[in-house]
Amino acid sequence: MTTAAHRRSRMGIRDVAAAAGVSITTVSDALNGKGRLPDATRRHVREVADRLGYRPSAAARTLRTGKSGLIGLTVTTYGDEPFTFTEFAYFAEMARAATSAALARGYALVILPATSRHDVWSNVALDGTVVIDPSDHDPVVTELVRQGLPVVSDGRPAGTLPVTAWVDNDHEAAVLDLLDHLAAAGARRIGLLTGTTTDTYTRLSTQAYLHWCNRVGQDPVYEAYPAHDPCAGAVAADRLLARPDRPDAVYGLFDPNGTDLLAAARRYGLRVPDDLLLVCCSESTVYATTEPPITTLSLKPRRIGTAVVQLLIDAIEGIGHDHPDGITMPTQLITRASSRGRRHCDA
Amino acid sequence: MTTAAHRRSRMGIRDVAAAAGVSITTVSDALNGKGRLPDATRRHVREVADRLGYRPSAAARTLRTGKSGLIGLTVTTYGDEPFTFTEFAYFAEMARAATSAALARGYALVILPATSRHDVWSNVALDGTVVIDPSDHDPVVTELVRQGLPVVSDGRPAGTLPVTAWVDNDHEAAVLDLLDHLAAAGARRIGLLTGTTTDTYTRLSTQAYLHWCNRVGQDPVYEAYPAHDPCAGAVAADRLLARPDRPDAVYGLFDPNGTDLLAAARRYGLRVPDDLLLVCCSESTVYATTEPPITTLSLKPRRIGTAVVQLLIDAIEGIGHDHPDGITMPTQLITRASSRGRRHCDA
DNA sequence: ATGAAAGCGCTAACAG
DNA sequence: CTGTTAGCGCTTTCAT
Repeated sequence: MTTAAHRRSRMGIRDVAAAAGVSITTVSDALNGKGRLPDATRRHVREVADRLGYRPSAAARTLRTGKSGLIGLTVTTYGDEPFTFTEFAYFAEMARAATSAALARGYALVILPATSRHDVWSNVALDGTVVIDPSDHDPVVTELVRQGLPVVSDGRPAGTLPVTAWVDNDHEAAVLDLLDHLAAAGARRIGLLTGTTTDTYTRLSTQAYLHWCNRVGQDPVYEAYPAHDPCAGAVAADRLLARPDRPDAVYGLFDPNGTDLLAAARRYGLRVPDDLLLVCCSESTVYATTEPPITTLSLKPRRIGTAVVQLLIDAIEGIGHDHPDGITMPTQLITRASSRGRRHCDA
Repeated sequence: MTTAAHRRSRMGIRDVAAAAGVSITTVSDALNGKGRLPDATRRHVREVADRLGYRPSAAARTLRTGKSGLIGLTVTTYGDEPFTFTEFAYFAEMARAATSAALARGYALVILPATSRHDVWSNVALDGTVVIDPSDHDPVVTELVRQGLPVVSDGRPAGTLPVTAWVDNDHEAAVLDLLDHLAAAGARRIGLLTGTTTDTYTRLSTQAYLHWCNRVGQDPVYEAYPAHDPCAGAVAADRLLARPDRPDAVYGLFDPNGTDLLAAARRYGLRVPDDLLLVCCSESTVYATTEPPITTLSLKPRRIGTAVVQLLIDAIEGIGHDHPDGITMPTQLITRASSRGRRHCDA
């Protein structure tokens, strides 16, 4: 009666125990590498389990141990679709690094759009969650924290959002640095292509631009558009170059801005970099082969993804940290022809 | 003693039952919408559960019901990282659509690189799996099928891989159509930029090209390179245009080929489309704003992602199908300036 | 219309 | 060194 697995659905731990002539505890210990049994027993049990094609039930283990090995990856949504269009390359890189990092520590990632119906959220047993760019009073984060789950955000949490930790770039420093770079290349009036959204990235970057303008005594010249709409970006780029106070250098905050600005420049007969210096924030490699190649600011999403996951898993496993709660990662300016000053002439 | 939840970790179903003055069965039924209790009871229980902030345990439910609501999304890997570089845009779009579709039916996606350590695979309770471009005798697929899980692949399975169903484009038709398009635009000798890998997409596309050449009596002109290496693509593009039998039109099978070919054309002083017609297979929008804009073949990854998930969930839920086991989705040729013939002159 | 009780398959105390 | 036992928190018969 103990091994009633007559013709039951799947091979269970009891079947293995029976076949190996040991107790289920021994099977469990042998398979989980608990150090209390002699190698002979362990090998034997493992072999039997293998032969039987036994796979432990993840559900049962999760229920018993309270750990699922699952990490949520919450992505912002605009409209119905998960992920925003303009963040493709960034998101893909970040998610890829996060997936690797999680995997290396035995966890897997579950993609969960922030707007998910609530029942989907509670239908999956999560050990913790990575949140990308949470909004000010993000209900998802609040709920997760209430459940006692660790939450680490990619991007400083706005307001008083109670995340466990966060990872972000030093956006102010990056923008200031980049503007200095453009000025050094001969820019006299630098324009900005920015977003109408209020996320931290857009806000901090724009603020940094305004500070810089203020510091060097330049009038700000910028156009803002809804960043999730790719068409709006092309229009805004055009608008920026059509202004009477047309800038002689432009920084675009979003990935597609480079090609949009290049196209707009062509329409107005502006040569890059001779008449117009160009930089945009992007992770895309297309800018290495445009004509001319365009200087980009990389946010290094791989590092961010890795760091976020490490922080989260550390929190899950109760590993303490010296960092207070947020860490800042460097950005990288990849200088190409579009921002080389008039006196430079190398490719 | 029945409601021993003195100061226990989380609100359980028993706590709700106690607080509502009913049995746990009633709570379960009320929350899951079983139709056997009067509305009054149901409302009352729901309200109490809400007030207590009760969240059912996904792990327990999964153990009991055998369904986790989790679908694996297996991505091919080159090297250590999940996803291949050249497939970014395709993968991102496809994954996004798959995520939406799954969500709409109450499922979530788990990202699982095909090379995962085995223990990660068996640590997560999956109801089924989507596999992207499985290789010939993919061990992961074999194992999953052995476990009795439904597996649907994006891309025809090579060999005799026993997937439950598959979704794919009609690559042969797409390539033939595209080559006809180029010929109609005035191409006399069409070249191909292809891959050295043996996946179905590359194989079928290349075959179709060879067939077409054979049919129209053109000598094949192609260069193959390892598609996962972005640098190799640029080199191969250059090689193709450097040949003595230089083609006057080129089709590139991989996403970055368009910019690479454009750059190579510039190096050789070839004007596009006047001296060289260009088409590449890509989901990227950058080709709408390059100079000139480049014609692309879209594989419509959204549709594929959606279809794959629908098929999988249907299989999970035991919904029968008329389709035998594979379905073919159309592609779309997005015609732009790079492939407009000499006699056309609109933008 | 509701409740009691039996597990789902595993891990972790606790005995031997 | 190994086995017995008690649950993890639900859903689901079956009984009332």
